[in-house]
This record gives sequence, structure tokens and C-alpha cells, in this order.
Amino acid sequence: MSWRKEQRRAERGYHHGNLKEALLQAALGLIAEKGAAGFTFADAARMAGVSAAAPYRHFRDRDELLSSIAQRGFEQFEARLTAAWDDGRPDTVTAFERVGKAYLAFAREEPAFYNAMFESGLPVDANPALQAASERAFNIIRAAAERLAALAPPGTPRPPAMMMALHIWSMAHGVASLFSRGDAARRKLPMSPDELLEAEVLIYLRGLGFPTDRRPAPKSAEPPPVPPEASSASGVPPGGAPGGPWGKPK
Amino acid sequence: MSWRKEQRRAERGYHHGNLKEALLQAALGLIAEKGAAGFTFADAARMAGVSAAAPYRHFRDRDELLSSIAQRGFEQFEARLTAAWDDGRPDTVTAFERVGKAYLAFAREEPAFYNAMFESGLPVDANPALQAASERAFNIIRAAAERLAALAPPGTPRPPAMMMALHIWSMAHGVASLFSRGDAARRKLPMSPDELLEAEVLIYLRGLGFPTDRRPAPKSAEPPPVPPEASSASGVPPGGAPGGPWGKPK
DNA sequence: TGTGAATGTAAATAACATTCACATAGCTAG
DNA sequence: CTAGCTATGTGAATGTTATTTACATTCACA
Repeated sequence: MSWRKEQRRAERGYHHGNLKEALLQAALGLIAEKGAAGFTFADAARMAGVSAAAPYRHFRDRDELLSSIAQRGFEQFEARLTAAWDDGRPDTVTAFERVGKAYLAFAREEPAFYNAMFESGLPVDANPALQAASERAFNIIRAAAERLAALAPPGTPRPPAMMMALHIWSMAHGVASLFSRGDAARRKLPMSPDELLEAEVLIYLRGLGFPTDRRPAPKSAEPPPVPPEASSASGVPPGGAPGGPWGKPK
Repeated sequence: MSWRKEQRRAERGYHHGNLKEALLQAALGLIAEKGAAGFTFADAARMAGVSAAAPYRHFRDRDELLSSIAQRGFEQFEARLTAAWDDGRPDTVTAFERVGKAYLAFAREEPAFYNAMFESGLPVDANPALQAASERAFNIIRAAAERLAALAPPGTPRPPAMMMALHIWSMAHGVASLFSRGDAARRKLPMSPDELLEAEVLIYLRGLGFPTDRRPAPKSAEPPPVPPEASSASGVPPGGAPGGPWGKPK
């Protein structure tokens, strides 16, 4: 009957040795499969080969496990955004767009984390540590916006960096939620979520007066000649190159 | 012990008479309180004064109830967007912004519907009727974008309407999800979600070359003098009024 | 080595979703 | 008007989950 369980116990002894971590991993897998809603505490325990009560030695309840995962997600998220921003190299606008792409990439590549972070119904302030992690991640976007705002072409009013950051965040989150994950990805689109977001951000930046005349994602593997930051601040007339950030209009 | 139940039955007889509707209403209330995740089929039944098995005469399972609510939500959503768009009166840009506000208003005022529609984890294609309703709602935004795109100032490339629609949708959805509902609303913001979205859309439209020189939401109760549509298409230089759509920058 | 703190276990409780066999009411064909 | 079919409800299972509790096993260390 339960020789499997007995066997497993024999293999690893009475104590698991690393249960907390094992539970986190198991939960992550389950969430990836069935969503945060579908994941069950009992299943995670089973997957780790322990009884249903064991997890309570490591997490107050199901929600605490979830919030641990969300927190860890925000940490990885922050790391990826930081790497993407790369302190604004080679130039602020390029780096800024890379951040947007990193947002989508994270949503796509880490559906379990993204789900726990934004779609699990956890109250934002469930856990102070969680909230802090979330804010640290947002601060990357905010810092990038700060740098970008400082670059406002002369004569143009300088946009509030916080507002820009919130705008970019909402765009990235909107695209990710609606088009870039799981079921939502099934909506038929005329372009990929990445392209969609890139165009959106470029148009937005142009609306703020930033020159955004670069072609979208040139196919060539070689990086485009690093334009000196100064060229970004030159007085290019608003409106950008004909053709716009969305490719060739008819 | 169960005199309450007996009593209720006495009042209404063996048959409820309108159970399906009652269940939908009950579920709506429960979702508003505890979110789609927290709502239970059994609770809805109890609230309607019937046994736990009764609902199965009207819905295959819990998910079907949820998807019915989502569908109904999309229908109301469509109605509100349609009303907000008002066929583009008094002018396209104004009407377009009204649609954005209506999006937020719906998310704020109908949290239960919004939750079922976008946050319940229902697969987009769970139900053909649901999907159709969702598409009808989106088509309002799309039609509005179509009209707006046609207004592109001469000399400016005409943006693809579908893309614009998707952009606007993602902005509205992003703001609504992140800042405009329930727990998420607790994030501290320098401006209201409405203002945030309005500025975002205006900047975006300006980025497309549309003149957007109107002040944001003038405090005066009297409506601004209805500008003839033609004035929107006049060759106002891009860039808009100094000060930008976000109020007075320092 | 003895012992308290960690970590697991089994069993129990309470709530749900879902199914099934049966009860009742409404409506329709004769 | 009524026999009987169909729609709608009921109670009593079944199987699963979250969570608690009393008890068991180890670990670490004095």
C-alpha cells in the first residue's frame, strides 16, 4: 500500500534535510503548470515526499509559501531589470528599451514567478519583505526614468520621472498581462508582444519630445554604432523619421 | 436546527423560481468581497437558500458560473465603452480619452466583473460566447482607434489602427491592474490612476503626431467650447502646449 | 550522554466540489 | 382534467483540501 512512502523515507531518513527549499521548488513547478490558484499545499508536500502537515513547520500557511515565492520572484525580477538597464549603456534610450523587453522576457520565461507576483491575488502589503522587494524592483525602472528625464531635449519641458516610470510600468504590465502569457497569448495579434511594447514605448517617448529615430531592432547581429549620448540630445525636430517606430505603414 | 432552511423553503416552495439569476447575483457579491479565488460554489448556493447540489442544475461546474459572469461583465463593459465613445462626439480625441476613463471607471466600479473578466485565471477561450463578448468589447476600442488613425495630421504617417487599439488597451489595463483596484490601489502614487492614464494616452497620441494641446480636465464645471473637428486636423506644430499633458513641470 | 528544539507523522476536523438516487412541481398531450 | 415527462431541488455519499493537535524521531550541544 504505502511501500512507496516507506521506501522514500528509507532513502532519506526521517528528516528531509532541505524541505523548505524543496517545497518552494515544488510549488514553483505546480504554479507554472496550473497557476497560483490551482496549486495546492498538499500537492507540494506530496511532491516533496512528506506528509501534508510537514509544510506547516516551514510556512504558517499556504499564503506564506505563495508570498515567499512572490518575494523571490521580485528579487530575480530586480536582478534582470538591473542587468538590462546596465546603468544606461550604451545609451539611455537603448538601455531603457532593453528594460521593457526584460520585463516581457521575465513574464514569458518565468510564468510561475510572474503569476505569484502579479496574479495570485496576494495583497500588495501581505508581507513587508514582499513589499520591499517589489519596491526595489520598481526602483530600477524609476532610476532609469530619472536618467531619461534628465535628457529631455532643451526647450522641452522636463517630464516628472516618477510619472514616466509609472507609465512605462503600466505599459509593460499591460502588454504582459494581456498578450504575453499563457492563455492570454492566444489572442491573435498583428505583431509580437515584444514589438508591440517596443513601439508603444517609442511612441510614448517621442510624445515626450525625445528623438527616437532609431530603426526598431535591426536584424544585423552587429550592434549599431554606439551613438554618443550627446546625439540623443541634439535638436532633432519632433516627429521622428517617417515610417515611425512601428515599421512601414502603407 | 434547520428551521431557517425549512422556513425559507416554506416561503418560496420547493422550486426557487429564479435560481440561475440568483446564483449569478450571489456569486457577483461574493467575488466582489473575496475575489474570484475566494468565492465558493457552496456559498453561492447557501446565499440563494438552496442545497449545495442545486446549482449543478444550472451550471456544469463552478467554472461555468464564473465564465457566465465574465461574459456578462464583457457585455456591460462593451455598453459602457460604447456610451463613452459616443460615436466620437464631440471630437475624436475627447471621445477617445473618455473611453480610457470609462475603462478605469469600470474596473473601479465593477470590481467583481473586472475580476472575473481579467483576474480569475479563466482561459480566454474557455467559452466561445465569452470570447465573442470579449472581442465585441475590444472592437469598440478598435473602432475608436480606427477613427483616430484616419485623423493623422497630413504629412504624418498614418499609424495602424489595430496597433493603436492594442496600445491603448494595454495602457488602460496596466493602469487598472496595477493602481486602480483593491489592494493594488494602496500603492502610493503622485497622481490618481485617472490622471495617470490620461497623461499616458495624451503623451502617446502626441508621439503619433496628434495635436493634444487641451488642458487636462479643466476644473470648471462648464464644458470646454466644443472645438470643430477640423481644428483637430489643422497643422498645429507637434509638441503641444508647453507644460505638456501632465500639468505644470517645474 | 541527556535533553530541549527542530522537524515529521498520523489522525481528526471542517469545508468544498461533485455525483447519484430520489422527491416534487410544472406543464403538456391526450 | 389528469397521466406522465421534464425541469428543478434534496440528502447522502465520495474524494480532496487546509489546518490543527498530540505524539514520534532526530539533531545539536551542554
